[in-house]
Amino acid sequence: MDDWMPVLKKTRLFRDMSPEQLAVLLPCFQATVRPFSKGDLLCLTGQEQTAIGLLLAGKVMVQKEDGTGSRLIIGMFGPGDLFGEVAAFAGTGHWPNTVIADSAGHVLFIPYEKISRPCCVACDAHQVMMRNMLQILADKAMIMNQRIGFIRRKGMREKLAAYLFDQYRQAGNRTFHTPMNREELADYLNVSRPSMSRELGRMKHEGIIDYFKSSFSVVDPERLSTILQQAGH
Amino acid sequence: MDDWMPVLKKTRLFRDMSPEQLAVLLPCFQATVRPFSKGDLLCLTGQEQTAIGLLLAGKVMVQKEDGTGSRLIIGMFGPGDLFGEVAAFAGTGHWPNTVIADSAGHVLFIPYEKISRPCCVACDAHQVMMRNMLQILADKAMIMNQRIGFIRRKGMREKLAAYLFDQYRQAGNRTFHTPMNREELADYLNVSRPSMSRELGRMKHEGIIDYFKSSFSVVDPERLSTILQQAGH
DNA sequence: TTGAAACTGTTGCCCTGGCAACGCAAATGG
DNA sequence: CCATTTGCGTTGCCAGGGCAACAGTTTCAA
Repeated sequence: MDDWMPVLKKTRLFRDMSPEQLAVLLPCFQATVRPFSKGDLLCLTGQEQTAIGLLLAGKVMVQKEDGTGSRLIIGMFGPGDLFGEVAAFAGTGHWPNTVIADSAGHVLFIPYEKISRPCCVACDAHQVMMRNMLQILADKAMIMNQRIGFIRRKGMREKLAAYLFDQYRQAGNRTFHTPMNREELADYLNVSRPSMSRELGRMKHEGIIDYFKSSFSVVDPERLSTILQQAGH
Repeated sequence: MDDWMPVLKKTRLFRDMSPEQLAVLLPCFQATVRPFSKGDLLCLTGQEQTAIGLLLAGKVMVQKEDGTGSRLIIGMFGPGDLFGEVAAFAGTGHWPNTVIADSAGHVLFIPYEKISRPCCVACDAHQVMMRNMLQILADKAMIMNQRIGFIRRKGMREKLAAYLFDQYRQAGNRTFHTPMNREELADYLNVSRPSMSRELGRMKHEGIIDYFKSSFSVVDPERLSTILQQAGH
């Protein structure tokens, strides 16, 4: 467990916490480290949930499925990220989404019971953690809110523009790089891959964007944002 | 302010709090009560946000707009509900959604600065409140998650089935009643009103559901859930 | 090296659902 | 009590995008 201290110290959940505080807090959780390899299912929609996951190393993909086999990708998480905490604190006893490993790695499962109740020994540290958790939850809700902003867009072009502009803003650079391949990006935007490819091609041809594989570049930010503002018609 | 004590006591934010605790906590907030009448804008997307809203009386509608004039209805809130707390705790300094009054009422605006920092006098009460806030935020995120589940559905029929089945389950009764009219329901599901009407008509004709105005009734729950499970094709 | 599998681009067909436009009934208000 | 507005249903038209199917490329393993 001590091996992971460098990672844990940088985690949002343990921000503003001294190494000493962390050292007394951690054993309290009785958390377990689980290694995983690519393709492993870390949790499955609907299954009973008793712990929340803290990703120590590797990448995972959070997705939502319906009976039909089609999926919606919620997001990709990396080291330090938390998953399952929303459902845990909302009190539904089961995982809301499926988490699947996108690479090998390690995840720390912290029993919800241990993390939710005021800790026995280090109550001040627990206090800080709860404050951090508050912000994490708020952020998650905001991300969901933005997500809705993407999915709800009517036209393919608008969805793409919304996504690309967001990435562009976030990267602070005209050229950026998506962690998803085409199929995944399509599932992220809730569209079909061929239709997305078609529109991407059009936008490239019109000189609005350029791309090669998973490297994208916004050629004409002006026009991109125009699409978003005067969407319809 | 004392007039509102009965409402405040029942609020989720102040749950598990004694009237005495509430009495010392409230003055700390320096909150202001604002009356409103139907159609008033309580806050507007993008505007600066310094407070969170606690609805004391009346109904409001939370919605998201884009440039094109089309809107997406996030939800309808009633007495005791909180709005704006997600953005506040996420630290974006502006309102993420627009809140518009659906009837006359009163709202309590609590400055975010006052509510986020540990209170000067009644720290134990503040503790309890933060715990409540944690749960409220988690619930909001869960609701967003469900919302995504609706919007993402591809077919009109599936969207309607998802919504109706959810309402049916929530009401625990085959007959229930929506707080929205057709136009609003369409904006809630992110579809056009005529298309929705068309599909509603079909489903009524097929004997799956029945409705009159805003009163709906699930005739054949079996078939309704079938639509959801074996969606595609 | 070579085969297989994964990833991406491309094209055509067809259906769903958006949109505009209209008719009707109920509600609202002066 | 009548006029205006609001809410709901209906219809026809048309384009956007889902789907299937195929082709070219890269990756990977045997």
